[in-house]
Amino acid sequence: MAGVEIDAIDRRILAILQENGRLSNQDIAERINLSPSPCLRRIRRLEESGVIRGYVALLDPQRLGLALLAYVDVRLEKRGGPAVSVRSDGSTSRRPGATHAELFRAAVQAWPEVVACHAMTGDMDYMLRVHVEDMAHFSRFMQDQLLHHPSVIDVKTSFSLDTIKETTALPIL
Amino acid sequence: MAGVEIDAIDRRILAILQENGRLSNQDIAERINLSPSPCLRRIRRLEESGVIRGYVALLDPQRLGLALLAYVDVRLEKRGGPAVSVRSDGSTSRRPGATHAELFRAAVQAWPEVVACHAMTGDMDYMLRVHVEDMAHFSRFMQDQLLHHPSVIDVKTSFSLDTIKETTALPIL
DNA sequence: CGTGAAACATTAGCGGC
DNA sequence: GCCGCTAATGTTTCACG
Repeated sequence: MAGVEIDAIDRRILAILQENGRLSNQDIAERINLSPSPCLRRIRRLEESGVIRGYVALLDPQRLGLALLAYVDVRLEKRGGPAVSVRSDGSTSRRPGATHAELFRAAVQAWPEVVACHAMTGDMDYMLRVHVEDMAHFSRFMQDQLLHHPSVIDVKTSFSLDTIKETTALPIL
Repeated sequence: MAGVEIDAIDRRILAILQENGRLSNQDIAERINLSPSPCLRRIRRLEESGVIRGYVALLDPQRLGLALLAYVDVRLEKRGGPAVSVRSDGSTSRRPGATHAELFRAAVQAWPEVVACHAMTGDMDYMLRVHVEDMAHFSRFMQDQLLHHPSVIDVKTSFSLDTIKETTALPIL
């Protein structure tokens, strides 16, 4: 699972594919001076081993009306579970296996505006990357979703004024 | 340049392509109940208008030895230019058109560890997303590159403990 | 928008280093 | 083991109805 050997040729293939994921196997083979068959075998191996997680089209948020990009730091309640079950005798108990962190993570998966979420070091627990149309949309997201979530106790938002660099290409060479 | 009409069919094509950028035109046409030719024409229009910025392979940082992901907030010097030219008569002057911001942005483009950089609202000026192998690599990047840059006057780093969500797919439906 | 045919790409099998 | 050839299959692409 972890130990997949990646040699210099593999790295060159990866460097090419993470810049242009639609190049034909023939083109790639030509650029690395290899014939198509071993090149394809290497690509398939990299795909199956999970080094290549997938192929995607990158879209332009501006042209799709997503003019606002926000990074939101979130702090969660840590003690106890948010939803308590009430037993038939009237006593309450924490649902086992439903911590604040777990519920928050599940919510994050379900919010399409949130395109990334990391647990972070520092005084805030999570950082969210949020794509929305405009401030009205952002405001709705905050009121109805994020601040409405029972586990969230504090948030701190910064907006992107300008994107200086934005690449999915990892530094692998 | 901005006003490209995108109808419901275009959006469905985009939704498919931003999940799997290697689907054949035939497959996409089938999924949206269209024949291959008009489907391909729409895709080409979306590519040429810049709605589709490109196609890439996404790689797994862990399996490539990039175990550490950091977000670094940066504050820049704002008054004056960093490099002063000395005239032949011995007087000094700012190089015109070489502000701190411009030099910093150029440096960011040249650092492969920095995969994203935004100008941000708030008390810090820029936020960087940095992929490195380990803490030793990060330390070298900070000492030799970021803190060494003449325009940088303050930095604040947070590390990713866990990635809860990470998608390039924008919320377009 | 759909059809069809030419050009091109992918992929499996097999032999050689 | 890894490479490269060939041949069959599938895909893209364009002119035209």
